[in-house]
Order: sequence, then C-alpha cells, then structure tokens
Amino acid sequence: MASCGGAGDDGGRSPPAVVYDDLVEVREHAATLQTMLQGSPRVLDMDARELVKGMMAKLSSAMSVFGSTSGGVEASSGRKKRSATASGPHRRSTSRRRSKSPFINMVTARTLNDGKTWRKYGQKYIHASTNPRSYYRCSHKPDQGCQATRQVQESESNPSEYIISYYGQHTCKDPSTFRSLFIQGAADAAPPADCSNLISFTSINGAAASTSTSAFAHCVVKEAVDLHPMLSSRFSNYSSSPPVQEGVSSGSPSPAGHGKFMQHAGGQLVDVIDQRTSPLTVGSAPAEYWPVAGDAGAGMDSFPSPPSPSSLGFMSGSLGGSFGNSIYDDDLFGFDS
DNA sequence: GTTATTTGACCACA
DNA sequence: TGTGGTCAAATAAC
Repeated sequence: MASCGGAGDDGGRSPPAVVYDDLVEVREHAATLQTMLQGSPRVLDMDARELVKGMMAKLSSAMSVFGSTSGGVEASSGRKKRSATASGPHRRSTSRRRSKSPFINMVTARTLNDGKTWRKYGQKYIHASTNPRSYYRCSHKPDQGCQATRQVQESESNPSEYIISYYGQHTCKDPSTFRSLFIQGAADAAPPADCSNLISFTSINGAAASTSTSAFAHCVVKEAVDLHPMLSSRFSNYSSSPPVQEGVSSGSPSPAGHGKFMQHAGGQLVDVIDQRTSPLTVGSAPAEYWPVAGDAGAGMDSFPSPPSPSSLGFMSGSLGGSFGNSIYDDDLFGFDS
C-alpha cells in the first residue's frame, strides 16, 4: 500500500517500540469503531472512515518497519549462458505483435513482493539505464489468461528501491481477489462468540498480539467461508494444481479443499499484518484499477506470494509470538519448529 | 520429472 | 534503424 504517512516522526525510537505503539493505537481505534458499530444505530460515516484511516496508517507504519528490513530478494542464481546454438530453424512462427496492456500504475517499492504471483519472462538493459529492466507477467496467464504484466527496474537514485510499472488488470481469480470479500463477509456477520478476541489484544505483549492476530485471521476466514460457500468450492477446484508460490503451505497438501482454502486464506490474512510490500510512492492510476484500494492493500491487492518461512517467522520471531496455541494454527502455519 | 529463471533472438513500433 | 517488449530454448532448482 502506499505509505499513508502514518509512520511520522518517531523520534529515533526502536522499530519494535514504534510497531508496538502503532498496534496499540490500532487496537484503540478498533475498540472505538466496535463501540460505534454496536452502540449506535447510525454511525457517522466520517467518524468511522477517519478511524479506519488512522488504523490503516498505523498498520502501514508498523508494516513498513519490517518491510524495509526484508528487502526484495529476487530469486536469482547464476545460471550458465545458454549455448549459442539456440537460434535456429525452430524459432516460433507466431506473430509477436504487441498487445500492450494499458498502463495501470507505477510504484516505488523496496520489495518486489506485491502479493501477486508473477512469472519473469524477460530481462533487458534499457538504453540510457544502468540497471536492467525485468519483465513479469501474471503467473495465471497460462491457465486463466490473465493479461497483467509488470516491469521492474531498480531505482537509479536509490538501489534499494524498485520502480514497478503495472500494465493490464488482473483478470485471474487469484485467492487475493477474495480478500475484500473475506473482510466484508466477516463484517456483515455477527461476531461469533469464539472470536471475541478478534481485535481485542488481550495482552499488551507481543506474543498475545500475535496469537490474537492468528485467531483473527482464522475467524475472519471462517466467517467468509460460512457466508460464501462458493469460496470454499472454488478453492477446492483451485487447489488441484496451484502454483507453488501461491500457497502458504504448498508442501503438504490438505485432504480437503476446505482445509486448503483455510491455509491459503489464513496465511493471506495473517500476511496482511506481515505485509512485506512497502510501496513508497504511487503514480497516477485510475482508482478502478485497484479493486481493493483503501483497504489493507491500498491498491497492492495482497496475497503473499512466496511462502517464505521468514515472512511468517517474523511473527513468531521478532514479536516473540507463539503460534500453535490455537488449534487452528497448525492449519495456518506448517511450521516445523 | 516438473517448474522457474536466464538470456539471446526475434519483431513491432516510433 | 534503433529501441524496447516478448518469445522460447537452455538450464538450474526443486
């Protein structure tokens, strides 16, 4: 998401302290919002909006602390040059006429992980540019014909940043597509008794916060599934052959599609907190191209792509959280700790 | 064996 | 004709 400027001036405090304060503030805002939603038959839109805005800013701030340290580690390995005999009689005969997708957005980010799954299909040194430009297309293009592409180029002024240009809209039915639906579904439903700790951080230490986050993710997903059986069935189909990057736990297939769904969506929601993407600046783009703009992704429709252990590990490592307390945690995280 | 990445070649477009 | 975007064989990684 585009930084909402929530980080602000933290006076040189340590990142954990900043994150903690932000989370506390989010909790307070959430509590206020809860009161408003429950107590008042007619909530003033502006009040609720302001609260949510503040919560989002703080979450962005907290996430940026971690996102800035993770960096965008692009999987690259030294591969031998292919032999010069590649060019030959069997070059493709199909037309290469470009069907350039419309420009959508340009962001500057510290990481390449924007929640979508991309397949790199080219890299090229562009004239008058010292850094190569990498070309990515949506990994769902082969199976769903998604036309979304992006171009990534390392910033010349700041090598730790990437300038990412997006072309074409995602037409794929990536699990991330349903994220806003999850939230909406959960919001529409009466809060279940066993999810009373959804936003109530029952303790002020990081461990409790993490556990609550896990429970939150699970409950929201559960509500979404209950409300939208379609999702479950769709995931059941989807899980037949998901891209490796898609799942949180791609290594251990779940016996039921529902379980698989829980793993996907649960991991996604948790990763909203552990959002590694931290766009710094956002170029002009029509809002309609960003279906969930304004929510946790703020345009960076998020589903964690590489299920990197480190990205989840931060929850239990940096914050000292203890996943596994909940019976659902094993479904969410396949840790071998 | 399958999947993802690398990289030179091909080709459209300005 | 030069530049940039895409293709696809080769190859590494899993």
